[in-house]
Amino acid sequence: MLDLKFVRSNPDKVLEALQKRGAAVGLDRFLELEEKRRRELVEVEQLKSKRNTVSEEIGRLKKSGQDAENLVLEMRQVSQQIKEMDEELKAIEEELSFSLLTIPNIPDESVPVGTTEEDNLEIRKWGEPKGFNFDPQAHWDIGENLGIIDFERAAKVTGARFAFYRGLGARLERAVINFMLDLHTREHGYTEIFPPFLVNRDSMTGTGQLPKFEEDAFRIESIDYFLIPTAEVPVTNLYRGEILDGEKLPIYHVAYSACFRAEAGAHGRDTRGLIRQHQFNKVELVKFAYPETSFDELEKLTANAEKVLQLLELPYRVVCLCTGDLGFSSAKTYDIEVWLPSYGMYREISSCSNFVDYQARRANIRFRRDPKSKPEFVHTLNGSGLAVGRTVAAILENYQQEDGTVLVPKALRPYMGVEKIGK
RNA sequence: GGAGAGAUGGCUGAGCUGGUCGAAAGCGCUCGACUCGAAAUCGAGUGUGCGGUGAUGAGCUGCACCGUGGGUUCGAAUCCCACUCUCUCCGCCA
Repeated sequence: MLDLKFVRSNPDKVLEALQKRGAAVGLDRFLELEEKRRRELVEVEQLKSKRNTVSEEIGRLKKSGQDAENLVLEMRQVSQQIKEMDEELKAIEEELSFSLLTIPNIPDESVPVGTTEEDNLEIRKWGEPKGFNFDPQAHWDIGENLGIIDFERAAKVTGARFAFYRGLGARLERAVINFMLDLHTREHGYTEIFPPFLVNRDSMTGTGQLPKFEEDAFRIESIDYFLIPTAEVPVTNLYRGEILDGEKLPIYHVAYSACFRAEAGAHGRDTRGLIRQHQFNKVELVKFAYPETSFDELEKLTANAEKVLQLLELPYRVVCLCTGDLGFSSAKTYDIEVWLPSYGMYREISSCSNFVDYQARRANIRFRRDPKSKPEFVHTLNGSGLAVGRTVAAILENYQQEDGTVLVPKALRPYMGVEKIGK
């Protein structure tokens, strides 16, 4: 969330940011409430101050055996009044914090202004989509023909948007996960985390999935836990409510997790294949950084994710999301899009974002530069490194052969033990 | 699942027959003295949040915070209730 004091003293900047995002929200109600809160706070605190001094006086009088009945009666009234005002204040603060939690982050100045993904800015391209001298198949056909992915039985066992992997398909999924984890831990300096796949409401609020996007998540009704939509949630919340030692920054974590998304509002989109599943695997990169270097860290994080595609020799491009396409909590996001022959286009395979202090303020994650200095909010970043299902889809499609088999990318052969996936 | 114990500041740990307790003491940390330097020793300091004032600084000042949320009371770290978590024992299970 944004800083309350910042919103109060810079409503024009906040409104401008909201407008750039295409979020038609006003701030009038918010500012009015904010002022009312301070007014009432001053009043009730004066009463509390009075109660404190008089209560002390009562204590003294009673100790010396004097009568204090008048004061007790008076304070009984005051306490009643305080109670009423506290209740009113609580209601105001609840509404205030709810609206603060529903204001998105302010886009960084370097983010292109735009309304839809059409306005995203292509930053660079890597590799050349190779042509086929035969009709390339979509990955779901390849997977089903080779008997390594089974959507039909998954629909029977669970429902739509689930998959069984089988044999070399299952091994490929596992190989991709291990390859990514090894790369990021050994070459890029990330510490591996294996997180819980269920988190509580506070964690989902800390990273910004709640309160606004509850319908996108799977919730466990009996206990009010949520299936994580990304490892970003447990890993960023790892340090929720903590004050980190400044010397430990920046912290780099990489985590494999399954991810669960309700995909509400995505009916009819990507109904076939691995692109949009209710459950998918992902290797996630998470950073906790000094404010002054967080945008450099974003460049490095994006490069770390790109490295996976380079080693897998899959063509991709990097786009900078425009203000209208930017995620709710993000100040700046690069999407990495991999070439998918069946779509004849680049599809998102990673999203790398700098949230600056937005998540840190929600989750109250701070650091101290020196033992003496005041705590400051860290900057949090994350990015897929990469989405595993989409990577498998890209491998199947880009490495397919005319005879229906699929070559294994060189980087994965040590993990697969075979050079080719055939019948 | 049954029985019991506990949750206090960066840490350890007093307080818990309600009232000078934001909280003893020790450790740690910061600054200073001593030292060529260090250790030891000595001295001083050392929480966070939200308000007011002030320049969105320093300072001064008010309120809140002793797991979380309620309650009793003029007054609660201290009493009562609920919840969460931790530990011990028993049972059960991988």
